[in-house]
Amino acid sequence: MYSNFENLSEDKKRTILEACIHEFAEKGYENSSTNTIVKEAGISKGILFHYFKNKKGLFLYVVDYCIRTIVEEYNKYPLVETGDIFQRLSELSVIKLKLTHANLEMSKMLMGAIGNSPEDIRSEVESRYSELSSEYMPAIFQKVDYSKFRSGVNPLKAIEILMLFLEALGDKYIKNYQGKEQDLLQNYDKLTEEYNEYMEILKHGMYSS
Amino acid sequence: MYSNFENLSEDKKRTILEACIHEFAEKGYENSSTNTIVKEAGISKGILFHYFKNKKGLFLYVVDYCIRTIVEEYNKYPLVETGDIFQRLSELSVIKLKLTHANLEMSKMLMGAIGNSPEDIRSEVESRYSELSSEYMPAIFQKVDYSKFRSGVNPLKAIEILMLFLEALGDKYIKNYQGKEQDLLQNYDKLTEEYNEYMEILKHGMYSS
Amino acid sequence: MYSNFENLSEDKKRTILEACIHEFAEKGYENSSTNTIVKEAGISKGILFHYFKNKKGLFLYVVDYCIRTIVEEYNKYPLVETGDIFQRLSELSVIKLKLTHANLEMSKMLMGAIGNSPEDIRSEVESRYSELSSEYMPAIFQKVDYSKFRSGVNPLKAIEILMLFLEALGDKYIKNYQGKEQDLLQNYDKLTEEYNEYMEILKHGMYSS
Amino acid sequence: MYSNFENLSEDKKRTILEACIHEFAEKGYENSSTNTIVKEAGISKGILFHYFKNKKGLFLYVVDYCIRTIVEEYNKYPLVETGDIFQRLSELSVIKLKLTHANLEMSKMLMGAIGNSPEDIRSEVESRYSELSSEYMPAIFQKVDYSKFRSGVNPLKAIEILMLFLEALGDKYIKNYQGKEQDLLQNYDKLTEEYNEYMEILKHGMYSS
DNA sequence: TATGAATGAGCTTTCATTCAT
DNA sequence: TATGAATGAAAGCTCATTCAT
Repeated sequence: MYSNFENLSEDKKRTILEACIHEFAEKGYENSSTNTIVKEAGISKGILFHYFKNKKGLFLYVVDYCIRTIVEEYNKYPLVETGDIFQRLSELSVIKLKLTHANLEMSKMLMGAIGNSPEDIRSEVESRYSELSSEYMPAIFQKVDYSKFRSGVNPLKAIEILMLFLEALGDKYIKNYQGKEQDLLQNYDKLTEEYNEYMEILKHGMYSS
Repeated sequence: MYSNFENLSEDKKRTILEACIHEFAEKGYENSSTNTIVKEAGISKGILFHYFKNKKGLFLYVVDYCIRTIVEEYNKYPLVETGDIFQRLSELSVIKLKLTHANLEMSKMLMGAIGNSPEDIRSEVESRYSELSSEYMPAIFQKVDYSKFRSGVNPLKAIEILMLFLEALGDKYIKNYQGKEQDLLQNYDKLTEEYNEYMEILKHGMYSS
Repeated sequence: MYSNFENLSEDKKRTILEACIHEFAEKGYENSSTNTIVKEAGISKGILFHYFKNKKGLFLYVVDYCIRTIVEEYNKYPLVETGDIFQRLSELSVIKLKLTHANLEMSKMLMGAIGNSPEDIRSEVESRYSELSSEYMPAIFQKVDYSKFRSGVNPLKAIEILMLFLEALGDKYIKNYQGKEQDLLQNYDKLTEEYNEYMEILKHGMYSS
Repeated sequence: MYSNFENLSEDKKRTILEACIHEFAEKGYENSSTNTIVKEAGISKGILFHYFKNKKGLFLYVVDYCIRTIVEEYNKYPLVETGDIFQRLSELSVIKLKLTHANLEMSKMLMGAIGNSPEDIRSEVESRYSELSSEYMPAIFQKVDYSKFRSGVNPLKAIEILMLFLEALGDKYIKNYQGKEQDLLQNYDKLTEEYNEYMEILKHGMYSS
């Protein structure tokens, strides 16, 4: 496929990928300029198209690379085995937040790739997303102990509240710490504490006491 | 500032604004073409730049217009006077959903304006958002009856959970009903019911019984 | 259609058309450069595409223009009314030769347009050719006096020989005088004489004496 | 000159030449891509330029090769010894037609090489044409029996008519049968008959009866 | 006030040719 | 001898913006 590119030295590959991620993250697919990329990567116009055939091919390759990289990092954090879905999802949220900040441009690029691209690109990106993420995604929902929920609470509704809230909370933190990533990386303990506080409130309403 | 434009007849203003909103909503800032806009609006290129100086000025003016219009419509829905913040926020969410669907292109444009524009545009849009929305935003949080919360629950944390969840839920509905707006408009009762179900679960964990 | 272009001053139109004809005649459709054309015509890149939408549109416009121009000149030479098809075709050949040399680049361009263009261009050119030429083409074959042919000669075969020969002869003269057009223009009498000599030979074989 | 190439095995040479002829015949000089050629020939870009120095050198080599090949095949058809120039030229025309169809891509390439190339290429091709063809051309005009021509007919003029007509007729058949080469190959008898019919008409006008 | 012709930098992509290996 | 990665000029076309009218 893209063996021309993949046979390059790690150094060169990294330089090029970083230039691409930077540009695509900053400007989105359409407004990114292959001119800018080759200038930043210090390569010639011709060779970029020799590696990737065209802009679309380049973009999708970089998307794949980012997904793969981030999923690999996910898998380095094994989730605690517990029936408590609150704890598992809360942990996962913190991990996601951590990874997002450790790979800020990749995350930005991936978000833009879905929210911000012409139709034919978006659909390809989405299929790649589901393919890879379904392959790698850890089994969050296995062995949930539904007996913990108090009667009168639909566990599915409860879990949906939980997930939507956690996602929204994560987005809020990402926005708040934009440009101040160092602050966030130094405050994970405080962060985990905050998450726990929210979890306690929600658990109280959903679990039987 | 833009008095040249504002002195036009309402009809002409509307025609031009609609052309802009349509194009910007569809294509985002960068990929929108002033050419397309003038063609759709039936005016000349020269006069567009006479009114708005440049593309950026035009875009920000249209953003302002959309924010103002939607906020005005918000204010047509007086919230029930009650100490129950759950009810107030839930109502507000449903209204927001309704308005989003009643002003679909404006909403789409505003989302794109934030998620989809070059850096210098985005920051200007964000400052306008907070400026205008703080000016118009109704006083949701006045007269909250904090005594309803059970001891051990920080009301501010609780309200934050509530707001984040409601925003996320709203976004989810918007995505789900994309292209099927009619379905949503015919199901507001079912929608309200669903919101209430979620509210019951959350209230149970936060209020004292 | 191309009213933007057509409303220009005659001077400017001529300058642009000449630049196009020169480039297209010299290099054919594919290898002609719009860059070269605008440089030679002294106009900007943008305005060329404003006039003609794209390279194909430009090319077909110029083809039309050349066909129209040459056909108009044809019509200035009324053919002698006679039943002698030999005389009529011979005259027409000399006229054609004259026009070809008076409009050398146009002729070259038109030949290239048919023999030398990508498929989709060629077919459009061909349909234009037949459209226009059928509209303007003088009625060569009306009132041919078939009784002049001697028995044993199929008049249709005879006319075919005549036409193929005349066309080939014309092509030969065009090639021979390439670059020495002045010489040819000064020798039309000698030329007509030569044609007559050939005609005498052919007539002798085909007409009854 | 091109001894590097010529020392290759016959197999390899053929593979490379066929790839070139195919590409050049299909697309003409300028639009042919050396990339496509090396891919089809299964060789590297470097070696192609090592063999032929540059695209022009390659093209002219292939032109030479095609001319040489076709001329060699010509020489396999010994012309009937006769004083009748009509019969000799007519036979030659049919042979030419046959060879054109038996070596379709070579013929197509050679036509394009003359009608379809940038100026500096065309002139080189033309000089090669005359060089080689004069070297190989069989002695058509030896031993013409000029006494057969009736008085009043300049034999040179007559022969010129004949040759131009035959060439034009051949071209017409080639065009007519483009894409339907099989049809033509199965109809050589009918073809020869048609040629004879034309010859009879012309002879009648030129020979003394 | 209003027009739209005109500009030229910018876009993605292809190409013949070179050269380190 | 043979490879194919690398180059950068050139292609057709679009764009926001200006300015003479």
